[in-house]
Amino acid sequence: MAINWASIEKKWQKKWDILSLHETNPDNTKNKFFLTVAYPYPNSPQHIGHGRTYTLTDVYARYKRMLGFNVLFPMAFHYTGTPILAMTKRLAENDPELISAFHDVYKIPLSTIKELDEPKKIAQYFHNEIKQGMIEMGYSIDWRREFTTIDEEYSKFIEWQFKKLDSGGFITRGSHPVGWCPKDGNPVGQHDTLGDVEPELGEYTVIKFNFGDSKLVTATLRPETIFGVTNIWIHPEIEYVKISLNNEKWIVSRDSMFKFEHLITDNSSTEIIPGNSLIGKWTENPFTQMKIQLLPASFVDSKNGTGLVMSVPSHAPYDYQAIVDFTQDSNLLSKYPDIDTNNLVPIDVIKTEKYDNTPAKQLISVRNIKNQDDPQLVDATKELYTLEFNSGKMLVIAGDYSNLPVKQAKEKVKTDLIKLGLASTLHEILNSPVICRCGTECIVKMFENQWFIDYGNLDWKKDAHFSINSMSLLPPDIKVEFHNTVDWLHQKACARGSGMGTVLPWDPNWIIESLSDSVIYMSYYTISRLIKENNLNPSNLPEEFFDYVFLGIGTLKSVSEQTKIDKSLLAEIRNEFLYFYPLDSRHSGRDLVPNHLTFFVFNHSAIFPNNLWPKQIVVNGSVLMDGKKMSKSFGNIIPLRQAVKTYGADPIRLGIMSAAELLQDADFSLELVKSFNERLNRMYDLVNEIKNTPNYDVTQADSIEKWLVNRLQRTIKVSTDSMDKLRVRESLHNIVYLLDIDLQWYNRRTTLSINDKNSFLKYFFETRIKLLAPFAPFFCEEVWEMFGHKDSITLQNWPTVDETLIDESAELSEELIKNTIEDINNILKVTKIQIQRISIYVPSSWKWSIFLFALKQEQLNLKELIENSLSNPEYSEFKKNIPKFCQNLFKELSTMNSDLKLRILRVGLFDEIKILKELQSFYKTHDDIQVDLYSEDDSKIYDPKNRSIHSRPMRPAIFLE
RNA sequence: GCGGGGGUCGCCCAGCCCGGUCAAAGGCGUAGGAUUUAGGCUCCUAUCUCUCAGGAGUUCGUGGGUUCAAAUCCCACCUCCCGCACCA
Repeated sequence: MAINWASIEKKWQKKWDILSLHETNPDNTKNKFFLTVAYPYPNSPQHIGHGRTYTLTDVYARYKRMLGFNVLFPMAFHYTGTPILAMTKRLAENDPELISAFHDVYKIPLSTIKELDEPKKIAQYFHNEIKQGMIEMGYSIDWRREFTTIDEEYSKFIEWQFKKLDSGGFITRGSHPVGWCPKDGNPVGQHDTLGDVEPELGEYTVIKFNFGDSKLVTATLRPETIFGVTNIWIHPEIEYVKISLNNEKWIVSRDSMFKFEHLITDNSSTEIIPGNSLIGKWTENPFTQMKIQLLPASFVDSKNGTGLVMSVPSHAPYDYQAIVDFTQDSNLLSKYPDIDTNNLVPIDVIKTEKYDNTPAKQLISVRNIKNQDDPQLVDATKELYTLEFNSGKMLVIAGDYSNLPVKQAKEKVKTDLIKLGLASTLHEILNSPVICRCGTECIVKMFENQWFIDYGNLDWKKDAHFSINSMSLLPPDIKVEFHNTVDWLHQKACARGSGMGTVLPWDPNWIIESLSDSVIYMSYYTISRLIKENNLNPSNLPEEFFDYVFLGIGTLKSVSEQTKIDKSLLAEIRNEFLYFYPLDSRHSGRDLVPNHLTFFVFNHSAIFPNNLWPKQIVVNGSVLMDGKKMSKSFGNIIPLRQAVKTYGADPIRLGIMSAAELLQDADFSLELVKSFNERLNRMYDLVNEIKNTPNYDVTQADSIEKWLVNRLQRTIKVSTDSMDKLRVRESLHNIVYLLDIDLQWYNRRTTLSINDKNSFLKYFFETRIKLLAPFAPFFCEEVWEMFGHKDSITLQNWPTVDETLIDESAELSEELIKNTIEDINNILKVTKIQIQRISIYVPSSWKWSIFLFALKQEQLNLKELIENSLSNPEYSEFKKNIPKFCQNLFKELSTMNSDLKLRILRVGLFDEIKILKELQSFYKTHDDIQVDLYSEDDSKIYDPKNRSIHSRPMRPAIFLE
């Protein structure tokens, strides 16, 4: 009968709850194990992908619990941030895309959606949803410690954190460019834009060309090419403006004027100039003083840069093509008779190995570009830019900069131009237009007086490196990524103008941003229970409280007075923190390595003494759905709760855990979940059959039972080793698949009566179920109970290897039998004969003697082996067989695994006939085939084809008829 | 560009650190058989090529190298994926 997952899940959720099995308090008689996983941001329900990290953490928690640790696994919810704000707005505006996601994908009733009109309500809705999902998945969480990051008490904690960072000198202030929505007045990230476009910021160098009383202002990404300027491009059909700023008058396109608005000093003097009227006029290169003219070009984009372009035909395909277009157009030439085309010869500035001169020209001819409106010019420009940037060198014409690599020359020319007052910088969105979700086009804004956490601090980096080196990282390969991250991290903006969260304690205009208020909260779990249970409120939680509890600063008496918290309670809080901290294991997906997890290391080293720094970080890969990335647009998101309803929590847990090793992306498939469901069902049926049998005395195990007990011991050993490294896939593989294969073999081989067999299987499954318990807790609890146990399997000890049960000869015997069957099958395959009779010949004792002797040799020498054996008087009557045997033996041993060699040596000579006798019943019952066994030197041997001579130890000779 | 990770027998995925039990585990798929009224489930067998007795040959992105021996070590190359933030 199929397992009713829903009822089993309900039943055990309730039992765990009643027994408070997952609620953990300090207990000095036990070693503690404190592990946490990155708390969720509640802006959507959980899907299978989220399930991986949480399930892994829960599996680990359950494993550690069975090892006897006092395990604390808490959970909280991260309300801090802006995406929920944006969602609220979109809902208010009835954004059809979002409504559809809420209704069709998340299955939220429309009436409920209507009520979600505040950020906090959305967060609470999904918070609840996610929490329910976690309970349904069987996560063994101590919910008493739950909190959200906008709880007032938590905010006091974050205030304390920031004061600590500030007093430690880790907070700085400065300016930096950000993508910005002028309407919302907020920085924009990828999730704030239409189509989830990440704004790419680039820095233009704005070069000023003297033009009467004003400056023509061009924007370029390649200031180093200033030596090659031959002209300036103007779009004849757009409007330019003359604006006043900082004692200068700039000429820029009207469409780009807004970029300089904050610099404009005198609005009244803004003057409009038609592009056409500028063409043909003269200016000069401010750096080289070369006289150049203003030419018309249609590729000039009034919105890009300043709407004026300095023309470097040698290195810019657009410029080269525009010159060709102009000089070949007689209409234009006659329209602008003042333009001197002799002035437009390309000037090479940069050399590369690929091109000797005028690379732009060559690229254009290769690509067969016909005019300046050809879209291929974009690629050509990019190609040349990348090539010259990475491998170009400045030519002699660049004067002081000649021979410099372009990378360096670019920076140097730029800073020199700025120093000389000939240029300034302009930040711009390169992949424009980027549109904010509100519909406004985003711009770049210099964010002034931003607060930063200074991860660039070198002393701090040193501590972070040290911390990483002294902790355990799973898998170990991830360590290098942490060190790299520590190295390149620099100042990180830590506050924003809007969003939910904690107000920056010394500057109420700012709200602490989400990657900064989530770095030491693991410590808060240790005290949140007592804060909640004793109704402590923010007024009880001044700085002194946290100083005392976390750092031991102050005396119980003084702090108790300051906080109005009873001394004994205060001591209890301090004690609980000290009991659970440091954190034993931190879990998250690998996407958080370059940010959250590294920040977490940094902040611990800044705030806590080093005996309280984290001891381990575990990182797992993400989840693919049938090979594809999960995303709303692919429509392949499976909400976790829905999946639990359909397939059951345990099959899903097994499916996620067995799909891939820790760091690999897991390819999740419902097929896999279904197949686990079937396996568990089969096991369930079997347990039903065997549950009432008497206990089996394992010390009496014989033959194949002994072998299976061996296999079980082996499985305990490997799966324990794997669990310690959190190689859960490997662990499950052994517990589920490989053990199943052994079980199938056992079923074919056992000769026990059905009752005895069932009793043996009961013994076997009681252990196996324990191994499976961390992965499939509901199922294992149920089965454990079916076996008649009154207590929860959660409280059982993880199985350990019992050396007394290991019998290597049983293992070898089975190997001999399997090898022999395999050989027989091989022969059958090749000869395709129908057999009625099998004759098997085991080697005579002299072969065993030589075999064992050879095994003992560290360096086996064939010649010596043969000579040695020939000279041994005991073997004299077999002389003619010795060389051939030794040759084969030598070949076999040279590739034999050393473990197997040792095992054979430990067991020594054994009775092959006795073991192979089992084949008689094996073939009799299955195929009604007669099996005869002979020793090679048996006097009554039946051996018409003289096969017996080929027999070797562990490799009997065979004759089939 | 910088940093990280991959490319294994139809598919997924182990093995690689520490070279030899590797024609390479396991799952899925496929084929045949057993069971079944039938189907499903389950069990057995097969699943690179050749093979006249348990054998041989060619394979682990490509090309070199080291070694008695390479999927595994070294070098070069091709190719795919991810991160590079102020955002969860």
